[in-house]
Amino acid sequence: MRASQFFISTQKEAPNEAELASHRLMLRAGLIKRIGAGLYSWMPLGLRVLRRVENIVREEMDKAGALELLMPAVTPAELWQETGRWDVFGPQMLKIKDRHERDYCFGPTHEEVITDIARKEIRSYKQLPINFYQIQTKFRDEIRPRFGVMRAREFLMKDAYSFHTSHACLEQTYALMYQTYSNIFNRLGLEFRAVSADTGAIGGSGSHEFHVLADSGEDAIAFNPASSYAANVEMAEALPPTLPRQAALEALRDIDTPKQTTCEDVAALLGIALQRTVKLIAVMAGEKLHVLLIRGDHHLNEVKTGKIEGLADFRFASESEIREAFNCPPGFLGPIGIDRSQIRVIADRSVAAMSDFICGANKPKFHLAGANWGRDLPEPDVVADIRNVVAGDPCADGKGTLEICRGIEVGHIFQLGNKYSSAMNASYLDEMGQSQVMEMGCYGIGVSRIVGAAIEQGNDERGIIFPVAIAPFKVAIAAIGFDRSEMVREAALKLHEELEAAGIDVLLDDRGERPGVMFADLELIGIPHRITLGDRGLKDGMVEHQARTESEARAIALHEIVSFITSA
RNA sequence: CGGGGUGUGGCCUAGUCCGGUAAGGCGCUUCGUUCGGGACGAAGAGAUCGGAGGUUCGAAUCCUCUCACCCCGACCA
Repeated sequence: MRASQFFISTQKEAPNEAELASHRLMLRAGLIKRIGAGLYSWMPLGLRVLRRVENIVREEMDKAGALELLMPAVTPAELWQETGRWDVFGPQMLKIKDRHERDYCFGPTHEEVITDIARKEIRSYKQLPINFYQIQTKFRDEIRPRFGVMRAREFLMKDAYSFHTSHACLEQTYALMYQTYSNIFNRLGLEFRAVSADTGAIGGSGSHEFHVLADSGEDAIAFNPASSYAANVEMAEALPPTLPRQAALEALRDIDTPKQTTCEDVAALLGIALQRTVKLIAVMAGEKLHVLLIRGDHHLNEVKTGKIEGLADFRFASESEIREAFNCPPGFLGPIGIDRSQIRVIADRSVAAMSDFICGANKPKFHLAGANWGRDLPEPDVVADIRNVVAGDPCADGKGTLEICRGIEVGHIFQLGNKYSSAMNASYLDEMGQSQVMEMGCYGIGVSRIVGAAIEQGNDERGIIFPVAIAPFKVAIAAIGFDRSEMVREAALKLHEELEAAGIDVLLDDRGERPGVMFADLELIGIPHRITLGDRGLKDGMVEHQARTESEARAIALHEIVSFITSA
């Protein structure tokens, strides 16, 4: 490809709208153009990257025996009403009416559509298992689209759905997809991690997320460097403390905390570790107020909390509800002296093992120190794991301690079971001629998000550093003086031809720009290899090779450069 | 949805408080000089200042309404 016949629109300054590195770089490099909130055009250069990702995903899915199909982006309401998701999905679903006032939505996902296909097409166990996938544009009306293509409203997704006669068979395909996903992200050249995940709103049992590791990631991942354990922090278990509760040493006493309404403030006032404080979180569930206790330095885990009996639909208590129950404003609440016949106390495992702790006194401007279970208040009604793990916690697999890193979720695989197949009556006849409901799995990859994630993982002050597998071009030829040097022009055109003949994606910068402009552009758009041709080197038969990942260029003989690149 | 902010040639911004008829840089076009790290000079093109209404002799600037976009929050005492 010759740059003069391509479309490159780089900018020195990024538009103000972008904050995140990948977003700014995608705009500056001219990969995408924003057309509305969470809506982007993929420019020719960006589309090349998107297509590379898409093709790798497609090849690996095909290799795993999945069958590509394409479902409509716009789908009728009736299907969604069958499973109840027309209402459950809420405002995230973009609903559309046609000219006959019939309801449709722009598909945010396609479980219903594929299940409809399966129930109509699959009648016999002999047709199972089967795994269908598509690479299709989705629309989710996010509350707040941000980070460019990473959280766009319209995005490209690969979604696969498998159908089975048994759970064991589903598990086999699930394992195959797990392996396929690992292969895909390895081929993409990304540093990633598969983590155990909560199934969330989609339902089902087993689930793993695939995260590209990046500090700017929206998700926190707990992993064990000493083992293969990795889990979304929402899932990672916080083990009970190994040491038993110490005996009480201190007397219970009031402390003046005129302005200290948080654990941090109280700990700072007393000059003690935050770990010795306990915070109280009041929640409402089943018309009653419940009290959650976690250590001052910990964070509540809402997913875990929701799994406690009676708290499935909990919400945080309002200030007026708190004042009514405690006769005390928020900021000074504690578990001592509350009516335990009315209020259930749920303590995190770490809190249950504490002694001589600090907590609110249930009267304004006071906290209590030297609090002890059994002596100053009854033991907790429930002891459970309700906090997020933190770095340094022992790993649930018993092999060392956890670390926390951040990731960008780019893939998610689920064992759905029969949630959709039974709701939509997707059944088949088994060997005995009996009707059976299919087991389902589903497997998603955020294709467009991967482009952003890859840039988030690979960039420097000069611009994007693409992995070779998804770079828009593998090699760029910077021909210095293309417009005025016969020698450069001839060598550049010949090299361009040879590289193309060798099957290498090459961009010949024949714009005749000054070298600084060419270099800056080629670095910004992240092309892995640059070959610089100029009169200066050519008169000695030499060219210059510059890898995007390295700081120094090296001189290479012109006649060796093609084999150098093909073996790179 | 709550809070904050911004809309001025393709991009980044000044001008807004204190009203006087749109400015600078980048980019673009043409010519010349230059040519291995975002060149220099000259000459140009390009904006009814997000939109609507109002105040005024006069509005980018003041008032009202509206639209769009961005940021923060919607996680905790």
